Amino acid sequence: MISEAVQDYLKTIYKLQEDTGVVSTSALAEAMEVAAASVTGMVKKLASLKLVRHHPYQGVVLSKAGEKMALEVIRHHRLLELYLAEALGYSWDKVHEEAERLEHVISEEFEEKIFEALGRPTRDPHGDPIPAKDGTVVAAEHDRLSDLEPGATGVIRQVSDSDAEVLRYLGTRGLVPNAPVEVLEKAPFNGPVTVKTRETSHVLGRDLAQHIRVETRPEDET
Amino acid sequence: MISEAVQDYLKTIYKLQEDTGVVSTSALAEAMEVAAASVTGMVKKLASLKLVRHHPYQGVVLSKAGEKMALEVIRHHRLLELYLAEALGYSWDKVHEEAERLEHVISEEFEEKIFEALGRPTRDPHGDPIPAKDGTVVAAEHDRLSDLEPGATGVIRQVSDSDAEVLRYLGTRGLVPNAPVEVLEKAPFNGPVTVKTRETSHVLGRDLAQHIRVETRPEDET
DNA sequence: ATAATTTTTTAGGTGAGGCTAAAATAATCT
DNA sequence: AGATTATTTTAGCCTCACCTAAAAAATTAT
Ligand SMILES: [Mn+2]
Ligand SMILES: [Mn+2]
Ligand SMILES: [Mn+2]
Ligand SMILES: [Mn+2]
Repeated sequence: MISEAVQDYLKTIYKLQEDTGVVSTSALAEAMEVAAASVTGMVKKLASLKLVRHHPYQGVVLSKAGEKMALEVIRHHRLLELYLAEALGYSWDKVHEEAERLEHVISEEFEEKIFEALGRPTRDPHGDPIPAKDGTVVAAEHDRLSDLEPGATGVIRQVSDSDAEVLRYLGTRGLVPNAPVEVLEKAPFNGPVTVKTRETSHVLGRDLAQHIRVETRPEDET
Repeated sequence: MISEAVQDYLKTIYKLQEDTGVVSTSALAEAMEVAAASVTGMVKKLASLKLVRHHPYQGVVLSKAGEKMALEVIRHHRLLELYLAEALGYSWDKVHEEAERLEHVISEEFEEKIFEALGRPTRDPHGDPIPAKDGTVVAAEHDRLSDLEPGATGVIRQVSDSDAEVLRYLGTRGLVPNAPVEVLEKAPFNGPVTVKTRETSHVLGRDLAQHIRVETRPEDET
């Protein structure tokens, strides 16, 4: 069986790969909160298991098999997040931490049961796509709110789930997936972005606005 | 933090202690499916953590703190079993295995949420009592069906959850907690027990009948 | 009461997944 | 280009939870 450590490495490599293509030892070490030397050791193991390709000093890339396993874990994680929110009434800033532990221990039957109970969903509470069983993922990369210009309108599609504080803040302000937004102002020198949602308007620091992804030409709106 | 291994040892010691009082190294080794030497090692660790008292060559007994932790894990396990059965439609022969892994990773919040969702239950699907948060457990030891004499009537209260095969067999026959039973015959020389439930009667081997616990003077019946 | 047997502990090892410190390699600056 | 700095790998250790084989203690049989 594949250990939890291996699962976490694969998941993390997958996510880093989305941004940067090839993943460096130091990036992986930082994301895993582990010493760089430990990463080198694990990367060798992953390579010997044919889960990654490793070119020493150059970084690491998931193999087909590694990507499949990564997606499997991510599927568990996101289904769990949604289940915790929908079925157990978790607030959206707490689901991540709980899912982080559960994702490694649920059976395929459990996965299947919650998938059906949720009506075969495709998005987690933060708007991230839930990989399908066959390894398909909807790509759909949207613009960061921080990159939009005044006048732009659209619908929030994703909110980064990495920081619980941020989620709590945005949640109370209604800045959640499927909320419509309009950019009113964007102050220069990395200044705040002013956005209007249904009724109220909000002034968000540029860092915060980076966490929000907006679909500017909404095809459908919920 | 307390490791999963420690949690499993405490849980197992608790269960063995229910039958035998003090728990021997070999009994623990067999239950944990581990070499006796490994048990000695872990027992020393548990003793140093003040979770058990160990008199070398004499066996081991849970301390107050150890018992509290054991009950905590058992509470998780039984709440999970019930939740899997009630909320996710698991069959009662599969809940044990899944709960065995989940019990170690759920948070107190998760525990609380499923406890409330289930209506603050006191019994798991096999009829075993769910320890309360404060460490209270309903004792209620009932007679084994194999020990009853012909003519005895009562209500099934517990079915041993150790063997999935047994559970499947009993389940299809309606021999589940809260089913009324009457002992019709008991063949000598460890022969089978014939029991009548609502309509049908069943002939059960003595070994099988041992797995079923019956309350002979039912106070209330569901 | 001794001897034989069983149970438990000790001694020494293994593999996973971490760590720090030092060496090797790559990238950047002057 | 050569020196400096940053990144990555190697070397050597550690802890946890397991293992087998041997020694020690307790129990049971003669
Ligand atoms: Mn799965
Ligand atoms: Mn998420
Ligand atoms: Mn608990
Ligand atoms: Mn049970």
